[in-house]
This record gives sequence, structure tokens and C-alpha cells, in this order.
Amino acid sequence: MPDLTKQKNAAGKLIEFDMVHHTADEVAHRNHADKDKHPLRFQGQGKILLALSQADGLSQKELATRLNLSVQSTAEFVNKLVKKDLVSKEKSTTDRRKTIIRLTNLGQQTASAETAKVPEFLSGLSDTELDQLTAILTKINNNLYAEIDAASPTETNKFEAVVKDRLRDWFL
Amino acid sequence: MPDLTKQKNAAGKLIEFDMVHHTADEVAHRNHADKDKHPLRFQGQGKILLALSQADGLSQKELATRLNLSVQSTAEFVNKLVKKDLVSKEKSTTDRRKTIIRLTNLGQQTASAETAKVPEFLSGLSDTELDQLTAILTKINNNLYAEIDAASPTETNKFEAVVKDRLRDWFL
DNA sequence: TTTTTTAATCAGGTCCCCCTGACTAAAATT
DNA sequence: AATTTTAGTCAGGGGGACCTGATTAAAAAA
Repeated sequence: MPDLTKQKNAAGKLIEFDMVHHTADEVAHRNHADKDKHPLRFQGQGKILLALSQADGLSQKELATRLNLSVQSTAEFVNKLVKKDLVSKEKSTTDRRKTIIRLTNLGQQTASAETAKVPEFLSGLSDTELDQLTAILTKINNNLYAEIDAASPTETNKFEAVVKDRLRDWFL
Repeated sequence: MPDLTKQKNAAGKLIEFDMVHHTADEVAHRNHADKDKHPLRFQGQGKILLALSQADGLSQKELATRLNLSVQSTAEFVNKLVKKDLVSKEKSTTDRRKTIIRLTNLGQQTASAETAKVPEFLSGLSDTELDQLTAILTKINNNLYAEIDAASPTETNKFEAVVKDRLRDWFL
């Protein structure tokens, strides 16, 4: 078994990263006169955006199912995104009960912009360090997937698929 | 300059970590019948708790100043924490305008419990990997501090001090 | 065709983070 | 003693993540 101290050190750094990262883009958004407010994480409106950037043109129901949200919540988030011009709604022609949600250009940009600016804080790391980090995070993430799976088996597949597929699009 | 691909890989993993981590404890809280709800991050009530665990017995005004919050928001969070028995309020005897906020035992436990369970997902990492991770995250965090500083010079000192001191208490 | 299922919507709610404005009580100044 | 500054409180508001219940319109099944 590994050295407890080393584990704690790493854990501390990870927590610190969490907090500092959060604050960093909070501050960035506040000062930068960026009219757009929030980080758009994997929650609420951000969730929708992420799912759509992986598979565009889903119906609201589809979105709700994939994201484990009630259809009402989904509708709420979608409507908010429509107001911000990030997605569009249109009635399906084949089944007129359905509403198809699509990313607008702005929506696509927004989704990618999120990741485009990430590597900034990775500057200063050597190739070796980047490789190490990637390898380590892969393990950590797998541990987390396992944790999610243990707690909620049904949810994993969908979630993991959405996240991984999306990240693949972005980074590979 | 570093390999762009390596940087992207690492960035992808980091984003993935963010999302998966978030979802992991969301799910954990949902299923585990843990009566306590939220992760208590560096926001709102969590912010207060963190600050207090670094320097207990501050006045509300002090808290507000350190955390860059309005006094009203601070009061709101403090009151919520009081209801949860995590902090206590008492009038200062030397200056009867002031209200001194202190962590209760439960509050202290809660603050530390947060970190106690973190190393879980670090299991499976070797000592070497843990060292590497720590070193790398240190660099990343410093980059982020620099970013915060650039965007909001006034805020940095307070923030960095609170975070680092608190983490030191927890992990060293 | 009538009934049932399905995709959405509206209404209303809970709780969280955070802010401004108005007002009180207690110190510090003048 | 009268005034001003300071620490808090109350009231009210804006936005966000979510949910349940009730209702409508359209498609699928009986």
C-alpha cells in the first residue's frame, strides 16, 4: 500500500486545484467584462450543451433521459439556452409531438471555447509532466467512474459515454 | 515548447476529472442516504466554514471582508450554518456591535470530513505517481494563482492565504 | 374510433449563491 | 452632547439547479 503522506499531499493538491480553478474562472468572468456569466459545467444548462455537442438534434425527451433530468427541468434549461441563443428549438416534422433541439453556431463556439482556454494553466509543464499527468488522471477518473457505478449502476453508462465521447471529439 | 497534443490530452483529462468528480459525489450524496446534502465547496456556506477553520472566532464583518462577500450575504450564510449547528454566533463583549462566529464541534468535523474521504479515488496510484501528481498540481495551481492575480490583484492575497493555510492544516 | 401512451407546457415549489437599499444599535468623533 | 461611522438585521430581488402535479396535443394501440 502506498505512503499515506504522499496520498494526502496529492489529495490536498487536488482539492486546492478544485478551489483555485473554480475561483480563477469566477474571477476571470467577473472582471473580464465577459457578458456571459457562468462556467457552464456539467450541470443544468451546461449539461444540455455538452450532450448536444456530442449528439446534436436530440428531442427534449431524449435529452432528459440521457441526462437523468425530468423533462420539465430539461425544458427549463433548454428555454434558458434559447434565450441566450445557444440552442434552437424546432418541431419535428416526422413526429409533431417532438421538439428537436440544436446547437446554434454560438452554442457550438461556447461549448468549445470552454475547452480551448483550458490548456492555459498547463503551460509551463514539460512533455514528460503532461504524460504523467494524463496517465495519472486516467487512473483517477476510472476510479471515479467505478465509484459512480457502485452508487448508481444505471447511470454510469450514459454518463460515461457522454463525457468520454465528447472529450474524444474535443481532444483527439 | 511542449507538444500540443500532450497538452490537449492532459487538458481533456483534467476537464473529465472535473466533471466526473462532480458527478461522483453528487451521486454519492443522492444514494448514500447521507443526510448532509452538498459538497460544501469554496462557495457560500462552504467558504465561511473554510475561513473559520483557518481562523476561528471572526466577526461577520471580518468574514465578509476576507471572503469578498457583502455583509448581508455573509449573514445569510452564517445563519444557515447556525441552523445546521455548524457555527455559533455570540455578541462580542468588548464591542457589542460585533458578532463573533465560531465553529462548533460539528462544524470542525464537517470541515475536515470533507478532506478525509478524498484520498479514496487516489487509491491504486503508486507512490511515484502520487509524487508526480503532487509536483504537477503544484505547478498548475501556481499558474492559476497567477491568473487570479492578473485578473484581480487585490483578491489574491486573501484567497491564496486562506486556501493554502487551510490545506496546510489539513494535510501537513 | 375510442382509448392510451407519449412529448411538451404551465404552474408552483424548494434550496443555493449573492447583491442593493433601508434601518437600528452601539461605538467613535467632534 | 450631538454627530458620524460601523456592525448587523430585515426586506426584497435576480439567477441557477431541480422536482412534482396537472393539462394539452399528437401519435400509437386497442
